[in-house]
Parts: sequence; C-alpha cells; structure tokens
Amino acid sequence: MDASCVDDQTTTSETISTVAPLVTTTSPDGEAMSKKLPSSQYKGVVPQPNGRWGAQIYEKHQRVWLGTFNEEGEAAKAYDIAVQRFRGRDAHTNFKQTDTDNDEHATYEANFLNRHSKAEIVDMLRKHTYNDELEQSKRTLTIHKTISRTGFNTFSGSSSDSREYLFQKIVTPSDVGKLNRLVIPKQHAEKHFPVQKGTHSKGVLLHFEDMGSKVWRFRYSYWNSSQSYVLTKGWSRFVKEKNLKAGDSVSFQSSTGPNKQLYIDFESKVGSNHTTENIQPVEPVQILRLFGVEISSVSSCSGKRSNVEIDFLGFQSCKKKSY
DNA sequence: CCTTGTGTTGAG
DNA sequence: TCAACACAAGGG
Repeated sequence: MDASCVDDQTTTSETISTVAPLVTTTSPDGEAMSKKLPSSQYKGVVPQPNGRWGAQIYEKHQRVWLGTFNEEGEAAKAYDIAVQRFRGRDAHTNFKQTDTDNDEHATYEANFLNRHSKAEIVDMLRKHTYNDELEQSKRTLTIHKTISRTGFNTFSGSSSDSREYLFQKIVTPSDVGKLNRLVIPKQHAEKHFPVQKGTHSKGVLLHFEDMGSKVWRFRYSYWNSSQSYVLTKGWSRFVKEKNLKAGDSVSFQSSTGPNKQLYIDFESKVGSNHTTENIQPVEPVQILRLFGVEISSVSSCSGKRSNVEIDFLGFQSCKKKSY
C-alpha cells in the first residue's frame, strides 16, 4: 500500500539518464515507501527491485521473459533481438534499424535469427550468450570447414566477405560419370539460380569460385527432355580436377554482399579416403541447414520437411489464460 | 537471505 | 500488447 504521495514524474521521459535506478529517490519526508521503480525509456524493458533491468516481450497474450541485465541498454538490446525474431526485421526496435539492404552485417544477423527457433534465441538472451553465438556462427561460415584436397592452398583469398549456404547435393554416379553434367535438384535450382525455363534456352554461363579462389564457369541450363536443371559445359573439368566420386557432395554458396558472387565447394564422402588427408571426422549424417530448413541428408529423414517453422516455446510454464 | 521472473491487473 | 506492481519460487 504505497500511497502515491511521492510525485515522482514517472510519466514519460524521466531523468534517469544515468541509470542507478535503485531507490535513493529519498522522499524528503518518508523513508520506507519510496518503492516506486523507475520506468524504462525502452520498450520491453522493466525495472527490477534490485536495480537491474528485465527484458520481456509479449506474444499471444503471454509474456516471454528475456532475462535480466545490469544495464538498461543491454535489456533494450535483448528486446530488439527478440522482437526481430518474433515479429520480423521490420519490427520496431529500440536501437537497431533494419538496413538489410546494404549492411552485410545486418543481413547475416537476420539470417542467423532465422536459423534459430524463438526458444533458442530467447535462451541465448537469457544466458547472455547471443553475441557470442552470433560471432561464432559467423566464423564457422566464413572460414568454412572443408579444405580443398587439390593442393590449392590460400583460402585466405576473399576472407572478409561472408557467405551463405545455398544448398548441397550428394553427387550421384551419373553426376561424376561421362555425362558431363550435374543435375541440380529442381527445388534448389528454382530457388537459388537464375532461370528462364520453358524456353529452349541454351542456358546461361555461371561463374563459381572454389576454395582456392579458382574460378569455374559452368553452363547452366534446363533440359526439357528430363525436366531438370543441369550444369553442363565445364562440369567435367571440375569433376576431374577435384577427383569427385559418387557419394561426395558439392555445395554452393553465395556472397551476402551486393556482388552476389557464387561459390562452389566439395566434400569427400565420409569414410572414403581418396588421396590426401581427409580433414574432419565429420559425422556420417550429412545435413545441411539452409535458413533453418534442413535440406538434404543421406540417412533417415523419411518425412519431408518443407519450410515449416517449428517454434516451440518450451519455457512457457503451464498457464491457462482465461480470456 | 536475495534475485528472478511469474501472477496479475489496468491502461492503451 | 504493454508495463506496473506484488510477491512466490528457488538458488546460494
């Protein structure tokens, strides 16, 4: 029952610029009833009794707690991240402005957000590990795990440009055989590569850079006869030089920047020991995640999982909302 | 004990 | 949807 005798202007803009929300407002007269906590100037941020700040976001009439923070701004940033994951890049934020048009950094972060469920993002925020995870994710993507076994060194070439996975394919015997062509799964072709189907087009020439910064040119076209997209001219040279075998995989990336440079990489089939050393003891299962959607795999994966988003908020305790 | 973060309400 | 407020749960 704290009377509202104290008229601390808690309305809008307050004079709490220098944090230290903890009491000390020392009402001139009384002593024990200055419980009024300072409002935050930021959206989604609430004061804590101990002077810290909590972050929260609402969804479907329910509050999702985003953790507590020492600094008001930190809480606000946590909210910003959450709101973008929950409501999209266009959502209103405290600080960030969605300039995914030219800012490569922002683009990658948006990508990162999409790859994780809401629950995962919230968990990172609550544990204050979001930035670490983001940076680490960026590293593994940029550096890229695989190394060319062709002796091509220096994959320091285009170091600072971040790339995003497009898709991967486990090559079939015919992909590396005498047909001199690689079939691009329609799903991926139509999503990532420029096309002009229907027409008897002789295709288009695409440039790909490999891990050794070598540029490969493949003719990319659509075969009406087999209703499939293929890489033809130039492909056999790649197969030969990289010594591709059936079961190996090729993956495609694209720079996130404006130049839209395409990249190609390959990976030996797990368990096979062709020539030189095989780098990582990778797991027998090959799953590639593209924007949070599991694309391909060699084992299991019976049910087809399209781009259905599976957001499971496992942290919401059971609460019935009579509404 | 102290802090977190949930219950809950009323305003927008 | 949102934040203010109270306070119970739970860790140390």
